[in-house]
Amino acid sequence: MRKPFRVAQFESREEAIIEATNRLLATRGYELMSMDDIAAEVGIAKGSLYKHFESKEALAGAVMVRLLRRTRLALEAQPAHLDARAHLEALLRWTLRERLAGGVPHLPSASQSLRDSLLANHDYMDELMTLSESIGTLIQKAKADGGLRADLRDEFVLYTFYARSCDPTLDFLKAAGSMSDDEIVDQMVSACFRGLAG
Amino acid sequence: MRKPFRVAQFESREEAIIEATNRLLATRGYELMSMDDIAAEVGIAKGSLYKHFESKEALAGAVMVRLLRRTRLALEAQPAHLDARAHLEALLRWTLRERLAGGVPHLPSASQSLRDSLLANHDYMDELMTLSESIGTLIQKAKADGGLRADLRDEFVLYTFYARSCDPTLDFLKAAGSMSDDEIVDQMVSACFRGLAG
DNA sequence: GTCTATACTGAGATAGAC
DNA sequence: GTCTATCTCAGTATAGAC
Repeated sequence: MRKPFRVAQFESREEAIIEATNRLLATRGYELMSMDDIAAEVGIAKGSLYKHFESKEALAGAVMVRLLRRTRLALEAQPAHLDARAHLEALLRWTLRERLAGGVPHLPSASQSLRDSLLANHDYMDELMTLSESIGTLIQKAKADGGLRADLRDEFVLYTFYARSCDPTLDFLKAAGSMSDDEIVDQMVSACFRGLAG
Repeated sequence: MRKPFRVAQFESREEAIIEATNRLLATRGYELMSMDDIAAEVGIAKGSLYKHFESKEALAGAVMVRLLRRTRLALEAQPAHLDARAHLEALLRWTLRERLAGGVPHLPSASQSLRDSLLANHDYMDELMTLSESIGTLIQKAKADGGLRADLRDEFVLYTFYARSCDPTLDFLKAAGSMSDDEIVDQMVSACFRGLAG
């Protein structure tokens, strides 16, 4: 049975809200994005936002959940024949390309209250755990077959991986404008895995 | 001729304000630090802050100038016999240790208005240029003598270096608590120069 | 110059009509 | 459910007494 028209419309509006918030988070970041901005971007009244999401933090959480889900799907869609290290490299490439394309929300450290609300957000934490476990497994495999250095702690590698995904170097280079997108991605991935040393 | 007592007192209060702001920036970050917080930390009235600094942004700028100056002095104080690459490594170590000690302000991307005000702040830009030139020279030297990869662009290396100085990986690992400070610094420096790959 | 008190603004959230 | 209008509150900045 098809969804009633009314319900479908409600859901599509909700999707539009998330999409608009995603755009604003990607350009301005959390603090500089106001609920007024979102409402204007979607083309609805500010008060209506609160019928869909109970707070600005909840809205940002929904956007982050979507990002984590897309990341997980991107990982699952990778060719099965790759070895663990190649999976990690490809995932990092995917993330950096997404950022260069401009679609990734930008919550580097953001506010404390936002972090707290994310920690309390079950959907978010579930997605984060799932993704972290997948990546953690890849890290262990890659270490076992010599693709990654065994002397680095697993958690160090995991956090480093996340940090490279939101590395401001990409934004600086993009803003400077003297390197092509491909070159930026290549150098960042290369520097991450092979280092800066000669 | 000695400074008049009154002037000395004024300057020491100003130093106290900068010091307090530094602490607050290091713990809460720019957005979450209010002028009320600063006044309370120093133990003076909020209005009095504006006799010393014309705005919150100017105050943050003064703190950043002090940080850049200290960084430059740390670089200049390094033993002269080091080669270029060792200088870079030592500087990164110094920065990470400072952050672990808790004294470094934390303006990852911060607000747009703050960035604009920093760009318009001559003292800040001067210090930043001076430091960037010193580091740039080291990068070129290190490339020339084989200490750094020659296939990476100078600007890429410079930005990467700055990015590693405020890498959130350090905060994650510190918060997780499972690695000692020394181990955190060692792995971060090692990963920066030698990479993650096995 | 420092204090207390306050004006002004922006932004998150809510109320009530339709 | 959506709209308009409004509340509330925090935070920057300023005024005026001392």
